[in-house]
Amino acid sequence: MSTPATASPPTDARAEEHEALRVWLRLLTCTNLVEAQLRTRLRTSFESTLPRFDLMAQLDRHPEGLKMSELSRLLMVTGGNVTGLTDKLAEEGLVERRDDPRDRRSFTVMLTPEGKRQFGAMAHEHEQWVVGLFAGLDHAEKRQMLKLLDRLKVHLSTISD
Amino acid sequence: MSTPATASPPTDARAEEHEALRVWLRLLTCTNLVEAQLRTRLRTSFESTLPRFDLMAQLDRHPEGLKMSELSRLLMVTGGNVTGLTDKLAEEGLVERRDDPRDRRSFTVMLTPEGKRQFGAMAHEHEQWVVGLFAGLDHAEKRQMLKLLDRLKVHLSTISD
DNA sequence: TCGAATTTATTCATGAGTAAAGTATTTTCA
DNA sequence: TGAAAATACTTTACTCATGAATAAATTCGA
Repeated sequence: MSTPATASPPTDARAEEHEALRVWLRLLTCTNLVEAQLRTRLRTSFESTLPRFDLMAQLDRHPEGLKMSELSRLLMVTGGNVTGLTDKLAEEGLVERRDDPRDRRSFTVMLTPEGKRQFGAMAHEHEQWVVGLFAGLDHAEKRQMLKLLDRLKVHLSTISD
Repeated sequence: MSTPATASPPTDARAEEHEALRVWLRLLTCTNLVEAQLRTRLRTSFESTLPRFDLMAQLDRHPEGLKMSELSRLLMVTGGNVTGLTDKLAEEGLVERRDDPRDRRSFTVMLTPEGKRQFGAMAHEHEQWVVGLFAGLDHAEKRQMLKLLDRLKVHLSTISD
């Protein structure tokens, strides 16, 4: 009610704060809803999970294979995590650890033929799911959203160092 | 380059798919970056975590207390998860389980005075952090983002049932 | 070339999430 | 009334993530 006598901010700082918070909560809600859908569908359709899908996606994109450290960096998760995921995928015969002749500390991980086949099927479905989940936005809106998210991402990158 | 001779879709379906996927990946990246920042700051500044903060935020918003099932619904996590979080917060004297005289199966969970005090301090800082993290968008852009996310959320709700 | 520092991957402890099964208490209704 | 269904929460077993500690191989500098 009482406008402070101090001249400084042109906009109501409290309202601004509230707005940032509202955007953040919506962002979080939408992400969680989409993720939940993808997780559920991946599980019911393929008996798989998002982390496994993401790991296989990276291997699919790099047919020459990747080192554990590279997977860790690309997936933005810790090495221990990659070890566990890779162990299970290897048990199931979907990926393969192949010795690196140049460096006995490391090896390259790659999809097996069966892994390739299975990932191909999942990726195709996955893309259709995402299209459906974002069908609430038309072409222009998706472009707008992309632009705004890009700006946000750039700003966030300046913060994270 | 080559426009298909088929008359039907006004836009290239393959490009559309790619666009939905791009929006989704940006959305995910931004959410993860913001979450990582908030997690880190909550831990270093308050020795706490996001799930704990979220649970306490719901209790702060509902001073009359909430049932476990209500917390589960509001936080969009399973009951077992809420049990674990509540157990720890109760051990630390930040929340309290109070018997419901009307239904001995359930009880209401509420913040203790110490919990209120501690949450108040965290919430204040948290809001400043969010404002800073979203400072890459100006007022109009935040409003635009909010509008787009609302549309998306509505669409997603029709899917989840 | 030897030893120190770095890199690569694994293991372990911990925290947070899920699904499914279990327990206890109410509610419903034939 | 009392057996079946529904509800509220916990427990258990599992997945996935982190960070710290470890082990092994490589690299680099003196």
